[in-house]
Amino acid sequence: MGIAERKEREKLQRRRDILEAARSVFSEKGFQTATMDEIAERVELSKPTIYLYFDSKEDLYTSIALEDSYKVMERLKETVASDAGLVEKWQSVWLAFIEHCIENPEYVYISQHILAQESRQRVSDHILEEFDNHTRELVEQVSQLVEESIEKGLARDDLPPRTIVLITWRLTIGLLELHLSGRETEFGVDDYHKFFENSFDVLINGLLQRGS
Amino acid sequence: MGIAERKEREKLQRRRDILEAARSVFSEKGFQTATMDEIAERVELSKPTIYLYFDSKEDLYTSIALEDSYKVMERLKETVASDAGLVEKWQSVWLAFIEHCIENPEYVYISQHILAQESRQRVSDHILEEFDNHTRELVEQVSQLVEESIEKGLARDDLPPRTIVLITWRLTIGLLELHLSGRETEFGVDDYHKFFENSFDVLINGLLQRGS
Amino acid sequence: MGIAERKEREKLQRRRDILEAARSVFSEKGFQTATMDEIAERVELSKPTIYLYFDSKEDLYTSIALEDSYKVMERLKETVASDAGLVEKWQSVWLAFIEHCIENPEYVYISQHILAQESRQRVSDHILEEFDNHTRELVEQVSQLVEESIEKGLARDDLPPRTIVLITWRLTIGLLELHLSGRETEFGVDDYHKFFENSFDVLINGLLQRGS
Amino acid sequence: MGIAERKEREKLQRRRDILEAARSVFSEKGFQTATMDEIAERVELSKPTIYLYFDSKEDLYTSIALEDSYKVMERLKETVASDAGLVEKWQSVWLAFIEHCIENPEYVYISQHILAQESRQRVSDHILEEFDNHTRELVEQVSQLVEESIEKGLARDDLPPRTIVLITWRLTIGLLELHLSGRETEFGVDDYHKFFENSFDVLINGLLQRGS
DNA sequence: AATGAATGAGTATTCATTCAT
DNA sequence: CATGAATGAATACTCATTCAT
Repeated sequence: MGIAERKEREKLQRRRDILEAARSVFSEKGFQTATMDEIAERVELSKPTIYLYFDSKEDLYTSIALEDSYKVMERLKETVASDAGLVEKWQSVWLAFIEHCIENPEYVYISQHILAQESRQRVSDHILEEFDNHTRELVEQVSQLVEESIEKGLARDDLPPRTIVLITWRLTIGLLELHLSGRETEFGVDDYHKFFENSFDVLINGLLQRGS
Repeated sequence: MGIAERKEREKLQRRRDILEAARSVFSEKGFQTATMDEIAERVELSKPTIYLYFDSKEDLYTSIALEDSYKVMERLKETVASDAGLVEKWQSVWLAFIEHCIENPEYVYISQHILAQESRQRVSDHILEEFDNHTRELVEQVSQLVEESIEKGLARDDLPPRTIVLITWRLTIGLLELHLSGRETEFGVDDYHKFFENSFDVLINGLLQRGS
Repeated sequence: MGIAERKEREKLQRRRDILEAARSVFSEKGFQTATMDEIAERVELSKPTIYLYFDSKEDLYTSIALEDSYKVMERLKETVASDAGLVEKWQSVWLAFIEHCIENPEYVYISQHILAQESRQRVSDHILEEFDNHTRELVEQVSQLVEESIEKGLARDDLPPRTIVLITWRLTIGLLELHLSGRETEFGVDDYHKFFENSFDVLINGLLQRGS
Repeated sequence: MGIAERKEREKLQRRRDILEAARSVFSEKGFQTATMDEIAERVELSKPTIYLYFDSKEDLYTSIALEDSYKVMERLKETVASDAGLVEKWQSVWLAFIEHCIENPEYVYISQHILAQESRQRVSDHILEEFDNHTRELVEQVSQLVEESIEKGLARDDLPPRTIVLITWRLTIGLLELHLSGRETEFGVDDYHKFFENSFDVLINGLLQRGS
């Protein structure tokens, strides 16, 4: 049993190693330009071995975002479980997401790639399903926070909670894409911390219950 | 004279035809999957002829967005020149942009592609420059509207005008990406008109001068 | 008539212009790498115009060597007609040929190209024939010099005169190829004048009638 | 062990097979006209497999001459090591070289191609270097023979040994180009054996120490 | 005579993926 | 489980050459 377990652990580790290498290569070159050869070289495994763990380049690519997705969920749950005030929670969630995305830009790129269905077709059904489900679950989680805020009279009650989440999500992604492109300064943004802060302020301001 | 003019017109038309065909192919297949062969077949011209008008696949791709960009600018200027109220102008600009993007989804995809510098490297300098300049010009145009709004005491004066424009721009793109993916319903959006409307409401609400 | 003549002159001049441009392009790039586009650009004529004067790229290429061939023949006849001594004539002919080839390296390259029949197949029959005839005529001319030398008891009479010419010709080309490659120094040749001189000396020494 | 060795042998054999096929195709069509497709078809391997063994068409082409080069060196060393007289060795070397070139005409064509740097630019550095080094080594080998001849008072001592080698080399190549073109008869050469023999005679005659 | 515009035909190279071992 | 070796399929781009004017 001990043996079987070790084998299992080694297998999982190997899988993680591959994902790690893939992440770095995709990150440097983008999906199309990256090659399985280079990924294999970086994990120091042969190409066929990679195919033992992932069915296709697309699956590998998507699995990276899936892994991130789980990490994001973890951070999210921690934050929600904390006993901070609602607005503080909101901000924490927002900041945690932004932070994660800046540290793992591939998550943004890959999610967008999948959203835009550019690669959807070639991804294995089970992976795609897992990714979609998980993304929806993330939205649900945040929705609960929103509902609570509405109940407490903090957030506007004239909007569906999910709409609020989606607006937040899409704004954040939009801002991140600009930031990650490294071309903000061309548009007059010198201090991106301030820029994100201002953006959050506008959002919250727009979502707050008038008169509260 | 008449002849030279006609030739000139025909040449421009041919260029437009190619762009049109390219637009439809890229739209169906995405940049990588689309082939010059298919584009050529669709315009009913030979491949080399396409290369007479565009230096590379990347240039052709980018030129599509550039063309859109000019159209967007036109609509923008018309709206700004009208004598509607400021908030109405804001809404018109926003709607015009959304409408254009929904009718020409490639504009969104290509702009994002270029923003993410995934293809930047291979696009001819002059085209890239033209595109970048024009994008910045669009931002400037809208900035003026914002500045006017601030002067009149409508919009918050605690934010740089450009920040306001960028937030608006990135939110809109973020929303459009979701909409164009055709997967809104999975996230609980039934009526996307209403969804966009709500989003605009939140945005404006967040940008309005408190107490006004 | 004056008009017709002028036209005729202009036509010939244009032909020469094209050959000149072609010579410089082929010289820089080699046959395959050179393009009709670049040649056209360099003569400042359109591509179809070039085809008005030459039937194909190969014809144009070959015509350059043909032009050289005539020039070589001229120099040869001048030398032979002079009243210098036989050995001096020999040396003059050899030097004139070498000089011409160094000044017009394409002549060497193209002749070799044609000899190796790498391009023969695609050259127009009449041009090929003209080139071949002329080359043979050159050999004949020099043969006469050799025959005279044999009669006078200067050169060995145990060899066919044509063999002597061919040996001379092939040695010279062989040496020129090395020189034109610019890689002599790698083989220890510092002073190519001396090198050519020595070569001539060996050749003459080998051809002289023993005991004379 | 046995297995690894067999694999290694098979790999080398495959490499040789490819070279063999390439040799025959290049020989029939010339460098430019030959296609990788045809070479692949002739070895009955897929095109990518060829690229597993050679980095480019140019490398493949050059490698053919390199292979010949080694064979030539072998024959050369055998001859030099024999205990024949000096003049006999000279003649053996000369004949062996000629024989090899007539049996493997590509060697002449490719060497000349490389010498003329027409393709140099695109050949991998390591292959080019190997080829150049080996060519120089060949020249050195023969130089030793010449030096010995000079010391023994056989050959002229008023010429640098390398000059003698170069003259011999270039004359031989020049003659071979004529012979391989198959157009000697047009220039009056009926018996090419006799022609080569005469050429050698002239050369030796020109190189011998006068009075010896 | 001259040309702007158009094209047919061609080709090296790449890469995800799969066997046989 | 791991891999060395092999490949099918694909694709942007070039260029000599030719019409219609």
